[in-house]
Amino acid sequence: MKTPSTSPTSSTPLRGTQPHCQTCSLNALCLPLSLKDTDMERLDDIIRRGRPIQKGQLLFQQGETFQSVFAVRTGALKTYTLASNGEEQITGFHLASELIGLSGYEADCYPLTAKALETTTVCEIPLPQLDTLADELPDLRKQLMRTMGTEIRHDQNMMLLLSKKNAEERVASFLLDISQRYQRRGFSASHFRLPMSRVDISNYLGLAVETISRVFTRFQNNELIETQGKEIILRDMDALYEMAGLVSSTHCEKHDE
Amino acid sequence: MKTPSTSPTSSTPLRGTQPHCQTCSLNALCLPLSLKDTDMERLDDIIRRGRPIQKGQLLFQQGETFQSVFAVRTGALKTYTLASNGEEQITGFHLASELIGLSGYEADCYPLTAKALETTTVCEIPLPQLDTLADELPDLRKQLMRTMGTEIRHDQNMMLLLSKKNAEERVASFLLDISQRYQRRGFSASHFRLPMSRVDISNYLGLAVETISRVFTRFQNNELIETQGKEIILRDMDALYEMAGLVSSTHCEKHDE
DNA sequence: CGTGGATTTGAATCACCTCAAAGGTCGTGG
DNA sequence: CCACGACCTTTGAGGTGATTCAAATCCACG
Repeated sequence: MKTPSTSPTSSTPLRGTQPHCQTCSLNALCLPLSLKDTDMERLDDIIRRGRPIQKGQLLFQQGETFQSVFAVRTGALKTYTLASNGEEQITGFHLASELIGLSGYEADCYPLTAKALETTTVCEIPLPQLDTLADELPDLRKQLMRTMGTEIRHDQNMMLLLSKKNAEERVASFLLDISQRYQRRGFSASHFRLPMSRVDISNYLGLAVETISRVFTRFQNNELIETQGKEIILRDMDALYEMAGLVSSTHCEKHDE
Repeated sequence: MKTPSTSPTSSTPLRGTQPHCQTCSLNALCLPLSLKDTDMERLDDIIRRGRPIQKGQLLFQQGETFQSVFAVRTGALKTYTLASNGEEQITGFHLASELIGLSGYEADCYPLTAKALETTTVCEIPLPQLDTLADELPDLRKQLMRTMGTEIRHDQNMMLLLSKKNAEERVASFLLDISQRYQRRGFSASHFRLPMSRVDISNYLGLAVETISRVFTRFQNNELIETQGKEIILRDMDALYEMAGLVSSTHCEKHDE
């Protein structure tokens, strides 16, 4: 019983059954979003469901031939790029319903590595079939491009974070980002389990592990959060939003000034 | 005569004529890439060519309704996002033939602002028509997705740069990136004119202006580069590649180890 | 030729990093 | 069930690369 019942990862839709997009509880968040039933069936036909991959295992590796994109069904992964000196930079964490691998679209091989943070199941979508289907189903094509657009905006927000924010602002932004993503999935926005280690967080945020730890402690002393290992409770989300520099949504608001 | 003949920006294809994709010298780099002649004509039909925008003018602004994507015909622009505290983070510089605005695809308004770094002409592609055409021309759809994939990989490289590289490595990476992009366009890889100010470079690289200036002088003292205002000559590209941590191409190589 | 902005240079400061070590946690096997 | 070891997390002390502040110099442009 390592994960308490509050943990989002403990809820695994479709475990043990042969899953289909039509019956998947994530289809309103995932690629089938906005697809008609008949279209969803065609997408469903090309999707391959593999056995779970264990914590620490790779889904694909930087440099391998680009063959498929993946949707996370349960669990969580991190994706990272390798610098030539061997250092890794985590570019994203991926929770259930999120799509991985589209960034390799143009290239013939994956530009990054995907590693499971815990036991994870994914839906594999082979590129050739997806490509064909994208030409035949306008809704799917739009959804793919929307996904890529979202990824670009995420990465550009990270550039701003890495370039302009201090340690506390980075951690606050990170916690709220995770919070929002869990909320979208119907979980608590304030009480959840971080699937990644402190080291992963520090790498992602461009800080030293020790700094993450110190900021967490400081946030606890100021009663902004409570932590117990990977479990975390956001106690003062307003203050965190303030600190993160996110009044509500950072982009796409009418500017009036 | 502010720009010498070596300057890439001094060569303006199609100036003064009513331009078309079919005759544009950039069509092998731009969106029409890999389009059949008949398809290119259909794309050409929906493209609007406006009057030049002057240095400092905005092409579009964060928060405005998302209506069009743009291809740079001549000149250069920067795109940047605004943090809630008003600070701007430059997310990219855009030279001739490059596409701007696709990152807004999902959203209903532009997630960033585009400002001209010099007098610039663009081709405007209204979204509704582009969207329709993308459903009808598989090659165009693929090209759009390739462009977005390239953008994602660029941004993820920037994340690595901002998170892991020191000032010298950042500047070296930046100079080589610009160099490669000019080279693709048929200009010198070692002798070119930087269209952006030092302030813009510093913002983009997540450093203070003073740091950029100091690194430039250090590079000059070590005979890696020569600078004369915005003109720059790369004297020792091997050393710069070494320093940037780019042996050749950073991603997408077979890893053997 | 003068003005305002951009660039360069210098000196002092600081936020975060590195190094070092103590505590915790988790999985494993006796 | 408990002990062990490996790894992760936390805390402390000291160092540093880049920043900030200040000022001189250069440059484009009217």
